Amino acid sequence: MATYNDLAELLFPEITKTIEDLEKEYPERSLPEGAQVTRFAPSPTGFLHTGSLFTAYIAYTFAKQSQGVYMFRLEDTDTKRTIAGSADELIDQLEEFGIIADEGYFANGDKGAYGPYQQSARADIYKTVIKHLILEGKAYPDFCSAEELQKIRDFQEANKILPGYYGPYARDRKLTVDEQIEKIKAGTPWVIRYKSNGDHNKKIKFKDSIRGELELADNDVDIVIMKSDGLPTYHFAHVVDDHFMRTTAVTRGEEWIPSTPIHIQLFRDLGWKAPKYAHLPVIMKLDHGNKRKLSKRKDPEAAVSYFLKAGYPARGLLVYLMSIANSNFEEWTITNKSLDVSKFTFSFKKMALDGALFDENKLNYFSKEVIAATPKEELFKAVKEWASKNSESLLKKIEMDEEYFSKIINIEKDRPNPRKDYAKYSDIEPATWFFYDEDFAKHDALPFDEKFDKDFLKAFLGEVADKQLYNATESEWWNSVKELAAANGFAVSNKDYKANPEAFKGNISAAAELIRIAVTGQKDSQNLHEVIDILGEERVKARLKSAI
RNA sequence: GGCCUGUUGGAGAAGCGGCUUAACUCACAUGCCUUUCACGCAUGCAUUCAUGGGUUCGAAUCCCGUACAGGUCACCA
Repeated sequence: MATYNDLAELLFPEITKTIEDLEKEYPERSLPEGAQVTRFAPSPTGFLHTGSLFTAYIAYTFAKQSQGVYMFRLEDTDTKRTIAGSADELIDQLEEFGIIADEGYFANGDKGAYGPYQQSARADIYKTVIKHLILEGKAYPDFCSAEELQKIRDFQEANKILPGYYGPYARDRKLTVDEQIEKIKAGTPWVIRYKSNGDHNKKIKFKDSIRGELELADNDVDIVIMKSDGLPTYHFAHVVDDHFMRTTAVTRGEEWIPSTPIHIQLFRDLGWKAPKYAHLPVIMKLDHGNKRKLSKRKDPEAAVSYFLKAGYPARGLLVYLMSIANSNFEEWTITNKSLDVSKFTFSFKKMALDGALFDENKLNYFSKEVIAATPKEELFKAVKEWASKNSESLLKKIEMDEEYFSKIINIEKDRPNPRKDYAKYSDIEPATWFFYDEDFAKHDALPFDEKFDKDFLKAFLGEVADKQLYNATESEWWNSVKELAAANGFAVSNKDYKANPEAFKGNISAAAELIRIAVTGQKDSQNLHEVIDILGEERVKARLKSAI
């Protein structure tokens, strides 16, 4: 009669290592007390999702604030869904947010002593553990075809029995080793299933860092741990990887809660210590009155690249995400007058349990704050960097005269309350086009108030062009404008104007508006003095004179 | 359908049995400031905490039912 040993050798003849070997190869980490080892473990199946960025950011923050280790692990076991190049894209985008792994998979090779960090390269590790389980009789080959599995499921559904491959429905669990060997030798395709010893009627308890004590039915399904392609399923890979990578805290989406009993069972049966779990809420969106997950297909904001392309500063998004993660963060930013997220102490306990609705308004708010608080030089660099990737027309303008451009985007920045015009870099061009003659010429001239006749406008604007002060301080310049306005029949003080509107052409605002229209082509603009100062005497004169 | 989780203003939320006439932030509205806009400042915006019942002198806060929402039941993660 054949033994488990015969089976194991037939299944995995190439595996010579044992679990003990692996334990030695990947020893416990020696880290300071309380240091957390976390990881972000995406599948390379497309671009970086906003929800993934959130998850990665939390894992990163948790590791960093505890002086721990943050890893990046590629879960590329689903070869059918893998999209070539997406892994590197994921890493690149994460890097833009400063989320750089201490250890993990990188485009130019792994970094760290607990690798490989790519599941497809860890097949031997998984097989070593599986061989061990086979030897112990805790796992077995299953020969059911997809059709046969479907039959079992149909039967269960028809009879209102809990669906799944478990207990009496785990057909191949009862095969003898001799039968198993015979089928393998006959070339029957197989997968490896884990022989669950769980009882569905019993509850299993575990502590979630965010949700507290959770109680779920124990798992009794003989889950597949190795697929027919020789690669592990998520459940098994998670347990093996996070054990041998010595992960201390697993942060993942809340969709994993129902399968956590499987993971805990696996850890327990393998004699390993399970990590702490933190099941993160998912970012949602309101769709016809219902909350739903951000969808890659329907929602542009589901892709991180959307924000990057629009020119949101990375920190703006990060600040927003942190405000969702820990709502006390917002108060912290106010009392600490800081938007430096890295100084804030994040806590799982302060996390909301249900998914927040993505709020573009709030993102814009934080992003404006971030941009307004960014030092001039740094802002200039960031905008140029963005333009070089995303906006040819803006880049052209920047390169024409860098100093000029820098002044434009930093208007009224040195004041106690700086302007907050831009939530994203793509807001810059529509707000500054008039600084560029080429664009200025393209725009139709905005009409002046009809109550002023042409001769008067010509005289007034001509006088302003020639006589207003250039290269002066704001008050000097404004005084000169006021004098000219007064000489042309405008009321300098609003009080005078209100007392006797008939006596004047208009109040000083009306005069300023005429100048503003002539110079900027719009009724609203940034501070006129600074605009004129930046445009320069020559250009201002030309515009005032051609306005008529 | 089974199981899990959740439900406080338009949004993020604080609150966890009396200090709450429900904090704070965003959005929105109005006003002030101002040469316009933006900034800033001020005020307003939930008589009510999904709903029905119970416990209690007292409930958003504790218990039960109902409704609604989300998640999950794969050789996908």
